Amino acid sequence: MLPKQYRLKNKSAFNATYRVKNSTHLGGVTLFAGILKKDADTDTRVGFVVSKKTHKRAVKRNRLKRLMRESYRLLLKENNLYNSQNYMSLIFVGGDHALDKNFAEMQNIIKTLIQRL
RNA sequence: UAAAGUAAUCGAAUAAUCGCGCCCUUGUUAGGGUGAGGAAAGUCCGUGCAUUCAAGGACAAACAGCCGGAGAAACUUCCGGACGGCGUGAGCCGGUGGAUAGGACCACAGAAAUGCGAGCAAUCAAGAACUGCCGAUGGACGAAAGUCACAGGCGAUGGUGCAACGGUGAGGUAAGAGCUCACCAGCGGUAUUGAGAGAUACCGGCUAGGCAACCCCCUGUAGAAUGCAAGGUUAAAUUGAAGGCUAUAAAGGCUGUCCGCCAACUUCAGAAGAACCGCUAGAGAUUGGGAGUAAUCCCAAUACCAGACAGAUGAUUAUUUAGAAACAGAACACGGCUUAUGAGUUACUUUAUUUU
RNA sequence: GCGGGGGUAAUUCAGUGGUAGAAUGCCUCCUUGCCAAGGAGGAUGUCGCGAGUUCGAGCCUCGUCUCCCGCU
Repeated sequence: MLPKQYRLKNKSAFNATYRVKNSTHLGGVTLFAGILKKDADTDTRVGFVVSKKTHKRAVKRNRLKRLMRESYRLLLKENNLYNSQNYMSLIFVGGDHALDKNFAEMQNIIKTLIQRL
C-alpha cells in the first residue's frame, strides 16, 4: 500500500481525471492520466481500479490491485517514473486479461505504460 | 482388505529483504505492539441499535403448524422422542393441523371423477349366435323343457384411467350387493399405559376419493416502515439553468392500497469537495471444574484480540510438508440457516470377502 | 454494504397445472431475364440449473447459478 499522500481519493478527482481522456492500454491494463501539474511541489496521486464486472470474487480483484500497486511502488522507490510525475493524477484500470498475470509480467506492463506517457 | 455411515479436527510452517492500516512510546524519524473467516460469502430468516409515523373511513396483508425439552432478544434454530418413507445394514430424509365449514380444480380416456350415477326416444342393417349380467317373482308364447331388446333385479365381471365409493377370501343368491362371517385398512367410542405425541386391547356402526407447497378454516406469534449510505455534533460554503410562483396538471406528506385531508416550492446540471462521533469490552474469547442422555447451563481464572473510508495482510527469494495448498477478503454488531471447500488425520459403527 | 426486478426458438417477447406459441430472422419452392417485394411450405427449444409437491410442472415450493437496475 502506498503512503496516503500518493493516493487519489475522492470521486470528483476520479471524474476529473477520466474527463481528460488521455489513456493508453496494454495487457488488460488501461492507464488514464490527468491534467499537468500547476505546482511542481505537489505529489502525483495514483488510483487503482478493478471493476466488479471484471471478476465477481473480491479475492481475485484485490490480488490484481495489489499487484498493480506493488509494481508502481517499486518503480516509485527506484525513482524510475520518467515524465509521468508531470501529471497531477494517474489511474490504472485492470481488466479481464490482467487477472492471470504474475508479478513479473505485471511489472513490465506498468513500466511500459508509464514510459509511453 | 475393500466399500460405506456418523462425528470431530486442520484450514500451511520457518527465515531474509522491500512495504501498508490502527494503537502506544519517543519527539520528527525511529522503536514497539497488533492486524480477516469457517464460511468474513449468499442475504434466506431473526435481533439489538437508530430515525420517522402511529388524525379519520374502507379494503387488503405476514409467519409458524406431531410431542417434550434447551437457549432466550427472536426464529424457517438446536437436542431427545413419536409416526411415515428409503436403505441388506450402520443410518438417512420429512413444509407431519383440518378434506364432515364452504368454494375451486381433477386434461385425455371412461357410463360415471362426487352428480345417488350405467339414461331416454327414433331409424336402419344383420340374424347360426351375440346388444353388460340375471330374468328367481310377475307377464307373454309354449303340451312341456324352455324362450324373450318384457316388467323388474343388480353393479359383480370385462374395460378406461394416477385415482372408480373399502380390500382379500368364504358363505349366500336367479344374478348380485357388508346381505352374513373371518382377517386387514379406515372411522367413532371405551379401557389400560405414557409427561405427551402415541402405543396396545376390546366394542360399535357399516364407508367417508385426491388436492390445503389452490383459496380457505382452526390454533399460536408479532405496533408499522426504513436501514449505519440509519442517525448525530462542529465548521464552512450556498454557483448556473429550467419550470412554477393566478388557475390546472405533475410531483411531495399523512409510511401496504384507495378515499379523504395537508402543505408550498420542485427538477436538472456543475464542483481536484471538511473533520469528528456512531465504531467496536462482547447474549464475546481461551483454559479448568461441575450438572444434565443431549441441546445447554453454572462457577472460577486469564488476557484485551481488525476498525478502514478509492477502503489496510502484499511482493520477491530460499527451505520444508506434497516440485506448483482448496473455497475464499471484515465495512454497525450478533444468533441461526443455506451454499462453496484441497491434501490429510482421529474416533465409533455397518456390510462384503479372505485367512486363522 | 443495503434494496428491487428478470432468465422461454437465432433475436424481441406472449403463455389459467393438461400437445410449448407469435412476430422478425433462417431454409426450400413459386413468381421475375435477375434482385427486392409478394405467395406457398418447412426447420429450429435441456422453458438457466438441481431437488420437492402433484397422476402430470414453463407455471406451485425450496435451493443454486447468472444478468440488469436503484441508493453515497
